[in-house]
Amino acid sequence: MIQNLTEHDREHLQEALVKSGQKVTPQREAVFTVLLAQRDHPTVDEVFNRAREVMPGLSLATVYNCLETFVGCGLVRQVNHERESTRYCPNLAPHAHFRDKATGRVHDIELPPEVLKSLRSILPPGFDSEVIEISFHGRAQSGEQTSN
Amino acid sequence: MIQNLTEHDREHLQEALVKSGQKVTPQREAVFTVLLAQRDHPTVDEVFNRAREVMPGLSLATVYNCLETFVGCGLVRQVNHERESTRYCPNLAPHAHFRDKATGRVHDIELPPEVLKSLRSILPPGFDSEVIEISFHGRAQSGEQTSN
DNA sequence: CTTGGGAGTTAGAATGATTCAAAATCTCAC
DNA sequence: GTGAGATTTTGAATCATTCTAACTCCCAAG
Ligand SMILES: [Mn+2]
Ligand SMILES: [Mn+2]
Ligand SMILES: [Zn+2]
Ligand SMILES: [Zn+2]
Repeated sequence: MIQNLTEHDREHLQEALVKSGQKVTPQREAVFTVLLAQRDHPTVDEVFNRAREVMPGLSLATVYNCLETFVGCGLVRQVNHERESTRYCPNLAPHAHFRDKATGRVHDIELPPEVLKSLRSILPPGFDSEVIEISFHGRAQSGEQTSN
Repeated sequence: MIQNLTEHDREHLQEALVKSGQKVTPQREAVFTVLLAQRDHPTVDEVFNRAREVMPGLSLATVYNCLETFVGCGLVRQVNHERESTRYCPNLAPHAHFRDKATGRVHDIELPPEVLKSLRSILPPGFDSEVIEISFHGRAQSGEQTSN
């Protein structure tokens, strides 16, 4: 179920790590592979369990470390909903998140530039935002899928 | 520093509680008063410390209970940013939150209906959202104040 | 080759916000 | 005034995350 990284993805990983002075390690490859394999916004524990299948000695602390590293070098985003466990998302395009009340699943929602712009426009002068997080909570007809 | 509730606010509290089959208690009044007195999105601990000044025997668990009750009957909103402590907001108008990176303070940002509409419009068919949360993170020129 | 240092990994302990459980107190309808 | 149910209180439990310290890897300098 867990494919290897494509050449492109491996380069993406290497470039981001090296650019921030860090090394490509087997653990980081495994964790990154898990994130790309199934883009369902897994929690740390889910990443841990999936990655362990392919690298049995991997530790939970390392998964935390890898994910923190990836966030730090811009390879993935953290996704939080209320106080639930943090989830991770490798989709770097601007997008919002929809959490399905029934299943708990998180879907990516594409965010068109003009909507993003209208959002930025509500900030009064003097407010300068680097990050905007948008999250929906509700019901999705089962079978609904976004394109990620 | 902690004013009593206005007649209007007291009625607002009573109405919301009674409507959902719950009672007005001194603890609930104290906690609600604290929330209205200073609309700075306090954490549970901040509410606890402020409310204790006026009701020394109040317990932390009760503050958690009161706030949960208020959220349940729609008197206040929870505000979460990443994994920080939950904050509470009695502003019931549709609004977004701006967290100032420098001070940690959270500001209300008015959300015009047309922007809200454009946001809802990005949901693909089949997605039905009950709650939308929007939060900005960045810098606010010191002294900037929103109108809440 | 050795060796030493830095980065990364690991197991396990610590943290801290929140929740839970059980006993005590209050309230209100009867 | 009584009793049932709601609320409050204290202290313990939970659990995601962070921290600590020991261990492993890797490489570059000697
Ligand atoms: Mn790429
Ligand atoms: Mn009102
Ligand atoms: Zn996403
Ligand atoms: Zn607010």
